Amino acid sequence: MVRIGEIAKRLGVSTDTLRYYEKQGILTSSGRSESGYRLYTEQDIAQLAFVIRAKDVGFTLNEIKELLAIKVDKQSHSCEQVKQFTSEKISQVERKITEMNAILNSLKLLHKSCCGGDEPAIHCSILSALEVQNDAN
Amino acid sequence: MVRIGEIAKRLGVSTDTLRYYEKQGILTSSGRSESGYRLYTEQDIAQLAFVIRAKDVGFTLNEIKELLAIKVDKQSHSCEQVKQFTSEKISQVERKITEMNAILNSLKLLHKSCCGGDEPAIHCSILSALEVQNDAN
DNA sequence: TTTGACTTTGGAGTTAACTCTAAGGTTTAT
DNA sequence: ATAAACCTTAGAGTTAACTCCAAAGTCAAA
Repeated sequence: MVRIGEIAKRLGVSTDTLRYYEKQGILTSSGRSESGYRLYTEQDIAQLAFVIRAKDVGFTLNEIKELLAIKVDKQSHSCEQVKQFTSEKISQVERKITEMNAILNSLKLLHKSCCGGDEPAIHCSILSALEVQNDAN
Repeated sequence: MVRIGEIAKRLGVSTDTLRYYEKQGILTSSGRSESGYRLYTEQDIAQLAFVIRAKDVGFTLNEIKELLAIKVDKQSHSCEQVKQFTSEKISQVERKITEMNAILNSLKLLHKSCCGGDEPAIHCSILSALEVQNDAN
């Protein structure tokens, strides 16, 4: 059980951010010390790592909250609902990866064809790199 | 040359957003009509498509501006600088793709092992799916 | 035992990226 | 020729996700 400053430092976020995440229901500390200090477990740290990773790749906190909320408690979610929801998220992530790769290709093309090649530096902008890509279709 | 409403509709953004992008130097219309209406070319549309894609995968408008600004005009940027900058962006995108794939794996594991399999629904949350992944390391 | 580094809360302030409003000019369809 | 659907600007308002602040309690080291 570590205190808020420790987990913040380990994962490179501010203590303010952690308290904010608690308010938003994204990450609640596992307990409190006698004096009221928040105490976090390794589990909490794993969860925070997931949150940060998901945020990095463009999920909003609300989407992350939905991901974290996936649980099958008979009352609220059926297995079918969970399957359905994760399927949707999987396609969404796959779509993002495709888009990422498109951007990566543009950048690589730019990096390769711009400056220093045999041909003159015609393709020295993302835009002309994009044009070349379009031409290739 | 199409007007602002047309390009907005085609790419699914609002006209307000387009005017905002112009203010921010992200996308300026290629010209104006007699009466002062913004007029956009197919080029502009391609550029907007790039902007939207980059935004979707988590680039900020400022980062996108930097990407769009890559140009080798002798005064301002040397070829070396451009190469350097694009290299950095390439690693950044590659890192993001790696993180995306990690998230994708969590989701797939969750989808596969949760509910409906032979084993009971133990892994019915992202968090337990993450734990399994960690165990696998 | 007191200094300094940590923590608490509530609430205000900030930034990016829109989004909306008002007051007006332009174009197109009837 | 006039209504409906478009466009203009300037500027105010909104939302998400922090970030900062004040006033106070806690804890470890010198």
